This record gives sequence, structure tokens and C-alpha cells, in this order.
Amino acid sequence: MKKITINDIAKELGVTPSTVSRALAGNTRVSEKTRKLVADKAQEMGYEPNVMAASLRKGKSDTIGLVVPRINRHFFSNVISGVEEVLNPAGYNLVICQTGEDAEKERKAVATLLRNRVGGIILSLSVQTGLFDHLDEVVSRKVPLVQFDRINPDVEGDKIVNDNFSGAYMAVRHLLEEGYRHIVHFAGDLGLRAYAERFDGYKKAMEEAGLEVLPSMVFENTITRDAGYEAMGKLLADQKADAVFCAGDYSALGAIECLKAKGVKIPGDFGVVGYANEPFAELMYPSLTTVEQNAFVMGNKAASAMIRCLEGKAFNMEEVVPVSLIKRESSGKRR
Amino acid sequence: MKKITINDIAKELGVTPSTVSRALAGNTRVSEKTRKLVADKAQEMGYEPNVMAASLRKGKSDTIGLVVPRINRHFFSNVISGVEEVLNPAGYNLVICQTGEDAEKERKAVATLLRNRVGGIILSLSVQTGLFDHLDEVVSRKVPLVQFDRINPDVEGDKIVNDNFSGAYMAVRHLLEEGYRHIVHFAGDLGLRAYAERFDGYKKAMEEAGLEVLPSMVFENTITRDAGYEAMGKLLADQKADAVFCAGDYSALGAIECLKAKGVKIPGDFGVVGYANEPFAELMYPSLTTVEQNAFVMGNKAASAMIRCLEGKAFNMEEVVPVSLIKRESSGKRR
DNA sequence: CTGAAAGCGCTAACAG
DNA sequence: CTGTTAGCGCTTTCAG
Repeated sequence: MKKITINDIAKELGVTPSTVSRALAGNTRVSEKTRKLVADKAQEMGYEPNVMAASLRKGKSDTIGLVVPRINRHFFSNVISGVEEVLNPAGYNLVICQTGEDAEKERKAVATLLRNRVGGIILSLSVQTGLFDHLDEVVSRKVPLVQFDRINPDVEGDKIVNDNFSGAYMAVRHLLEEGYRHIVHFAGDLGLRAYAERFDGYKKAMEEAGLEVLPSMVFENTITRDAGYEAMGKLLADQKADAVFCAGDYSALGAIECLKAKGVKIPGDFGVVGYANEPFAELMYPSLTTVEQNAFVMGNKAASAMIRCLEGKAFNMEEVVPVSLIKRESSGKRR
Repeated sequence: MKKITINDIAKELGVTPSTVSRALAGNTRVSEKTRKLVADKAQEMGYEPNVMAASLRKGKSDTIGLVVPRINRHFFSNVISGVEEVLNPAGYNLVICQTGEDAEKERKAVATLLRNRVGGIILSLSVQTGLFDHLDEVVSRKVPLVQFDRINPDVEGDKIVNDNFSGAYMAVRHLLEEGYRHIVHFAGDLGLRAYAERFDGYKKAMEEAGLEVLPSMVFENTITRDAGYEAMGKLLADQKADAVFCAGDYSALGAIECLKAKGVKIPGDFGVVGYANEPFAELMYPSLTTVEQNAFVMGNKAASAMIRCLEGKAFNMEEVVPVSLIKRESSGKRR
């Protein structure tokens, strides 16, 4: 059972391969009649187009590369699903690369995608490196690039971002409304825009409430569970505080574990708000108040933007996806 | 800045494209000298091999398709990482497809991969369909197929499975040792081998303890959180039971939520053991005793098996990956 | 509306 | 050790 090509179909039908190719592509310059004839014959012979041959000829492929830090994060796996939902029906294929938050792996992933002549790249940055020539390379090769969430605004191309500022602002407002005053912030890498914006939202809410944000109240690069635990330990030893707004759920988890270990009552004596609404957030005890990012929608938008780029219809726009605060136990009233 | 091909570098060097091709491929039939010459020139000119052209010519591609039910499950995302760890350094690329536990999407995913002429397919079945002609198609096209975890033993090719029987057996033995006697089972789809084996392990442990397993004690297709909650509700209303062994952590979670809602004490009055060690298992309250499957290792093994197939070295072997019981609070002593 | 012809970039016989 | 030749399967001018 050898493979069927358009030549086989052509021979069978007594036409030329060109006609078959056109017919299959739905070209209107070929008669309705032959188009149907070809389609039927193709079906009958079990023809399967060879994507690679077509791509080689066209110098373009229908495969889109998606580069993310890790796929086992709730946020990213939902973005992926959102991207798939749009891209697959449109006839594009997705190849997913994990960077593991490693700048070097990110460069390699992009290089590999480029070597494989993908039609476009959708990417969320791994870490703050300061080196973005791999992205510049993508742009200079005229390969459409869509960045999402963790973006570099200086690189050309579409960008889809979360409303980090509002998310953080809402979170801190909520803590203030529940009666907390000495609110510290466990931040991410402030060189990354997403985290910088969360910090700004925190600061804004605090200042509006007439509270000063001292440098000692901000713990940078504190996004892992361990970092959260450790930072909370230091915090309890060093200064007076009654709440923390964490830039991620994992550090919030660590913080809560530390507070529980020291016998601090949550909520009441201490309020905690996280960010991302990881699946465990609603299951932990106390359940974690957190900011939900609409990852699926973000994936949809990133994919749509990519398709627009591929069709040469748009570029260089930045879209903001709204977020919402999910109130749970960990941020209940201060007593 | 147009693209450099082997022809360009051949012309530059005054040799033929074939020589360049061979040199680049590390063929020993070309002199050490020219090989180095070519390599340097390629570097200098910024040559990037066109993977598609090579694949087209060879009729084979270095891309491996990976088909999983969902990537946001702890187990599967770790398998993916395990696969990547082996495949990427070996020069293969991975394209990941989610089926969302949908048989139709699984068929489509496989068809798409085949159409894209992937070098091989690694797959974990979505659901019990009874129709496996899409897998037969893979086999009949001589595309290497490696199944893992949720496999169909009747389809040719390598298989990597978890030791589901032992995992379940250990789990139930543990409950028995803690003093529980009326142990029911929230099972998955017993048409899928993985779940059937867990059921067998449960049954074996029960029978060894001289306890009969009545049909009323087995709740099939109870793997989601909602199903677990509901089944537990029914269980409490209908019959006497003091423990449940769940074929998944999500149903265990649902079960625990229901028990808590009814004021049943866990552990003590009721023991619960799950399966999979999802990240939330250690974070919930009470923390969940569960069976850890070594997903990463499984990914490694699946990838290695694939590479062996690709090299024509082996096929049709079944490998078993061991599992381990993680004891936490939910299965503490019966009182 | 269809055909002829050329070629995308690379590899693999077959010669020498 | 290297060159010649042919072609993977498809698309796309350019003619008619």
C-alpha cells in the first residue's frame, strides 16, 4: 500500500497534477465539475496531502510554535488549550516547547522552531535576561511573533497581556477593606513587566490608603513555595505586618505554611492573597484568596492575533485581558 | 538577507552540493579536511538546514507526535517533561496533542500527525472506545507507536505501563492495616486496562484479608471530583462503609468534601486513599494518602522505546514502571 | 478553464 | 574520496 500523490490522482483522471493541486486547494479557476471529480477520486484513493512537500514549495509551514516556561502550570496549560481551540480548527498545528524558566533553553527552542520553518511563534518569556536577540531574530526573519503575559514591550509584534495592575490593586484594596494595614508584598522578578505591574498595583492601593510602602516591605524574587516560606519567616522575626499580597500562589502557599507552623491565625491575625488561582488555591486550608487570570481567553486572543499576522492583516497591537479577584478564606476580616 | 542553502556553500567552496550534504551529515566517506572546511563555511555563512526538505527527501521526519488526554494533569505534564528530556538531546522534536478525553479528537490528532508524516507517535488512550482502527492505521503505515499508561494491549508496538496492580494493592493493604474493613472502591472505566488493574489490586488485597467484594462496593466511572462527591453521598445513605480506595485523586477529593460536609471524621471514622499524587493531594485538609506514579521515568522510558523503534532495534515489548504509596493524613488509624 | 515546466532544498544511488 | 543525476510531492508562473 504505497502512498498516493496528486500525480496518481491526475493520471487516474486523465488530467495534470496542476489541475489536481488547484482543485484540492479550492481554486475557483478550476471548474466546479472537475473540482468535485478530483475531490471524490482523492477520497476514493485515500489520498493524504504531504504537508512537508507543500511547505517546502511554499517556503512556509502551517505549524505554529508555542514557547512557554512550563506546561504544568495551571495558567500556561489553559493558555495552551485556548490557543489550540482557535488554531486547530483554522488548520494550523501547534508545537509546544517548555523552557523550564531557563533562558538558554528558550533561545534553543526558538532556534529549533526557526530551523523547522514554523509559520509563527507564540511565546511567553522565561526570565529576565536582558538579551532578546533571539526574539529580534524571529522578527528579522519576518516570522510572526505574538508575545503573551510575560512580554518584552521593546520587541516588535503583537502582545497580549493580563491586567496585572488591576489584579494587584483589587487584591490589596480587598485586604485593606478587611481591615489589614501593614501589608507587605512578595514580588516576582521586578525586571519582568508582569511582576512590575503587580507591584505598581500594590503600591497604588497602599498609597491611596495613605500607607507608605517601605523598601523593607517588598520581597523581590519571592515566587516559589520555599521562597514564600522563608520570606515569611524573616518577616515575622523582623517587622510588624498583618497581611501579605503575593505575586503568585506558590509563595502564598509557602507563606501560609510558615504562618501555620508559627501558630499565627489566618485570617484574623494575618491575611494572605495570592495570584493566579492555581487549582490548589481553593483546596488548601484556609482556602486562598487569589487573582484569577483568564488564561483560556488569553490563549484565544494570542491565537487570533497570530492568525491575523499570518494573513498579513495586523501587527504591533497590545491587548489587555481583564482579571478578577476570587475571595476565599485566607483574607477574611482582621480582628 | 536571503536564505543560505547547501548549494550556496557548495559554490563558495567549489565543490558539489552532495559533498556539502555528506560533510554536514558527518559522513566518514568525506575527508576530514573538507568536512571541517564545510562546517566552517556553513557557520560563517549562517547556514540553517532546511528540515522540511530533508524530511521530504527521506520520507521521514524527526518530529515525534505525543498524544495525551490532557496536559494539565500532573501525571501527563510530567510524562511530557520526561519524554522531552530524552528526545530533545537526541535531535527529535515533539509535537503535543491534547484529546481532552475525547475519542473523536484522538482520532483526528492521530490523523493529523500521520498527515504531517511524523517519525513516530507516543500515545496514551483517551477513553474506552472499542474502536482502535486509528492505531491500526499507525501500525500499518509502519510508523513506530509507543503506548503508555492507558494502553490497548492488542495493538502492536511498545508499551510502558504503571504497576497499577501493586499500587492499588498497597493502598488497600495500608487501609486494612490501619484498621479499616468496609473498604469500597471508586473505580475508573474498567474497560481501560489501567483501571481494571487497580480494581484487581483492590480485590486481591480484600480477598487476602478474607473480605468479600460485593458489586455494590464498586462504583465504576467515578473519577471526577463531582462523581466522587456524588458517589460518597449515595454510599453514606445506602450502606455501611468505613473507607474508600479511589482510582484517582479527584474522586478522592470529591469524596472527602462530601464526608466533611456530612461531618464524618477523616481519618478515624473514614479512611480515604487516592491515586496519582496530584499536587493538591499534599495541600488539602486532611492531606491525601495516594499512590505516586513515576511519570517522569515513564516519559523517559517511552521516549527511549521510541528511539529504539526508530533505529529499528526493538519492538513489541512491555515495560512496567513501579509506583509507591505516599502515606498522609487521610488514611490514619481507624478508631 | 487547463497544461507544461520549473523548482523549493536536500539526499542517495551510481559512477568514477 | 567526490561528482553526476535524479527525484521526494507539491505549487505556481506562464502559456494557451
